[in-house]
Amino acid sequence: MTASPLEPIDRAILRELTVDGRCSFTDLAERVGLSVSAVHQRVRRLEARGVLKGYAAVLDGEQIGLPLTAFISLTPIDPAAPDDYPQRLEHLTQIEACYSVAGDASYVVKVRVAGPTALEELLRQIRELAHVSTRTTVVLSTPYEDRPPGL
Amino acid sequence: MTASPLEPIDRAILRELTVDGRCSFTDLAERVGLSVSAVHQRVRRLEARGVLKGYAAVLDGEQIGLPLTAFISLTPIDPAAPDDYPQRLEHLTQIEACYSVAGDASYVVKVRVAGPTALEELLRQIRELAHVSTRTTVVLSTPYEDRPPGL
DNA sequence: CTTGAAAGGGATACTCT
DNA sequence: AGAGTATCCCTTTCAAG
Repeated sequence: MTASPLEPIDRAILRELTVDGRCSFTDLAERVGLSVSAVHQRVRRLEARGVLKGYAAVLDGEQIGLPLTAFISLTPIDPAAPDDYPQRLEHLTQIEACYSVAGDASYVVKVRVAGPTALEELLRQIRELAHVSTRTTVVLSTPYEDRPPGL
Repeated sequence: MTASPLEPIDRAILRELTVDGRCSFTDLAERVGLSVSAVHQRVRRLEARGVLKGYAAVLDGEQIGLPLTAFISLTPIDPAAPDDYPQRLEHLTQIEACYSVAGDASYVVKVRVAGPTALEELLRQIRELAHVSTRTTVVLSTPYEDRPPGL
């Protein structure tokens, strides 16, 4: 299901937009060496194809009052239970991402909370909502994150 | 070091920009119920304070030819070695994020590669560059990711 | 913080190559 | 496809309330 490989110019466009998502079409055109219209066309096509899924502001977790990040591995208590954990947990806004994984656990979720107390409460909610046991890895610091994929 | 708590309007602005990072100031002003100038001022202030660290395009990993995502836990082989793993691995573009963690491992990195062969080669590089043993958790699917923090 | 205005630049559509 | 052009809208700054 991996779609047609990307052209070099499209890759250049995506690289620029990953670094600066608010870059103007004029600047973008200059950086990739195309006219404004051509870049405009290509960006719209990339958006339509779903390669470019959107644009997001990058926030500083510490400065928005959510300084504690953690990864929580979820292991089902009842192996026969239906596999609907993502939906069961979706409404918990502290959960930033949910991954289905191969390994000891079934899922790994990335969470962001205000502190240890909030983490404890969140763990209680997750266990109750999803009937899972949890293993939590607390993040001490983040040397880097959200780097542009190797385009 | 958690800075002054955010005002409701600032939180609203950040919420909108997390969902649509290319939203125009005109639209933003409408959505948060402020004048364009006022929104402009607030966004610049949030950027200056470092709350708003930037804007990034959100790409579809599968469609850019990097369908395999994994988390790799790094455990030092020599406990006395200097703690400079992030720098040693920084140039590996397959590494999207690096977290210093509390737990069995010292670091967890999130990687994105073209397939199993590329993952094997990357693991070899990581072990050699950082003198660590690795434990890899392959991501099978991603129900959701990059959700707006609970603002 | 709001309004209003004004200059400059960007976005978008259209046409031509 | 890419380039050029014209129009309209947005961004950005300013002054004043």
